[in-house]
Amino acid sequence: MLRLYDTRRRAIHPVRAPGRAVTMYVCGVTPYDTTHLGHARTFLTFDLLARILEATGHPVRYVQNVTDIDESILQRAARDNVGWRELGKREERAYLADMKRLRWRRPDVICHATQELPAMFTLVRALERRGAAYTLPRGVYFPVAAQPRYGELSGLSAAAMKRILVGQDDAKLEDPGRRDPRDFALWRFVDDGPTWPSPWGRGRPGWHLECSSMIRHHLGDQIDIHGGGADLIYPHHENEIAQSETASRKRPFSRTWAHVGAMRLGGKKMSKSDGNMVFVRDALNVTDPRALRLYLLDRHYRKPFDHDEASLDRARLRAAALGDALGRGRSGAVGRAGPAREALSALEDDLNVVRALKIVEWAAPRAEAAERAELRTVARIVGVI
RNA sequence: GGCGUCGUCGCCAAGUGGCAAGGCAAGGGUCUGCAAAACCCUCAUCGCGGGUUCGAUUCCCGCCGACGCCUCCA
Repeated sequence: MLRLYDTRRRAIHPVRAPGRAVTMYVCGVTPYDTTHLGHARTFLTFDLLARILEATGHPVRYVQNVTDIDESILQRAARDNVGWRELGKREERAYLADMKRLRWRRPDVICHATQELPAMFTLVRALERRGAAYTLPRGVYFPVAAQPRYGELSGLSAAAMKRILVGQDDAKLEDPGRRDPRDFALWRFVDDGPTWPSPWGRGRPGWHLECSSMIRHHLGDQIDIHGGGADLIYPHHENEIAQSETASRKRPFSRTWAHVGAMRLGGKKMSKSDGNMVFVRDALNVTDPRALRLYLLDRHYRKPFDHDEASLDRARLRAAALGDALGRGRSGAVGRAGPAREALSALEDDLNVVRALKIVEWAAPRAEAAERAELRTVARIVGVI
C-alpha cells in the first residue's frame, strides 16, 4: 500500500480507501502564461502517484481545476489587448498540450471556475447557515475565528499570520471592516471587468472558494489526497480547510495533504513574478519527454529542486540507456520478490523514485527476459521508457 | 518572527549504526598517424560541539551556516 507524507500530521501514513476509489484533488493552473518546469514537476508527481495506485490495484478518481477567472488573467489580457476568455482558453490549450507531451495521466475531471459558480454559492450558503460568513461593503468574508484549528496545516500562529499580513500589499485592498485581519473574501463585489450575479450581489469569487466548492461538487465532503505546490500551504490550503470543514462539519477535509517542493533556478523559486522560469516547451527542445520525466521525478518530490542543465542533459542518456536495456517488450506482473518488487516498494514508500530508478537501472542490463518484463512495468509507471 | 529544505569529493547528488552509490569534471591508461569516441583505472575520515553506543557520517541535544516559503504563484 502506498504510504505518503501528510503535511498536516507531519508524518508518513498509509493511503487507505477500502472498497472504493482513492479520491485526489490537485490545485491546477491559472492559464495566462506558459507551463514551466515547476508546474510539470508538481503535476508529474501526482501523475506518478495515480499510476502507482492504479498499478497496484487501487482505482483513482483524480480531479484538477483550471482557474479561468482571476485578476492575473485580467491583467495579462489587458496588457496583451486580448479578451480574457480567449487568453485563458489559448493558454489552457497550450498547457494541456505540454502536459500531453509529457505523457501526463490526465485527471478524470478538469473543472473550471467559471463553470462552478452554483457550487460556490451552495458552499457560501452552507457557511452562512453555520454563521461563518458575513457581508461587508466590499465582499462576503469568512471569519477565521469560526475555525478553531485554523493554522493547523501551516503551523503558523495567529500572531505570525498577522505579522505577515501587515506587510502585504493586498491587505490594503481588503475590506477594513473585517473582524480579523486574517479573514478572507469568499465573494468580492467589483464593478470593473467580468462579473457574475450572486445572491449577495454582482462580483467575482474569492480564489480559495473555488477549490473547496469544486472538491465538494466532484468528490464530496472529504477526500483522500489533496495536492499542490508547497507554496499553496498558506494561505490557500489553510483557507480551504477552514471553509470545507466549517461547512461540512466533517474532518479531516483531506486525509492526506501532499505538497511538492519548489522548482528553483539560480537558487530562487521559479515564479511568474520573478520571471525566472524554464518552460516545458523549451526543455523539450533540448531533450525528449521521457528524459524530462526522469529528470523531474529523480529528486524526492518534497525537496526543493535546483534546475541544472547538465543534469537535464544527462537524463537523456539515462533514459536512452534504460530504453536500450529494457526494450519494447511486454510488461510483466511484478512478483513477490526481486528487483522489480523492490523498486515498486520504493515508489510506494512516499514516492522514492530515486531509489526505485537506481534499482531498475542496476538490474535492467543483468535481468533475464521474465525479470525484464517486470522491470518494464516499474519503468512504465515512472514513464521513463 | 514562523514554517520548511539542507549542509556528504572541485560541481550535482544518493545512502547507511560497523569497509561512504552514481554522474560530471580532473588525472592515468588501452586504442589511435594525431585527435575524438569508447572502454579500464584513480580520486571523500560525510559543517562544529556534546550525548547515547563496543562502534555514528547515519540516533538525540545544542550551535554555526546556506537557501526557500510565508505577496499572485505548482
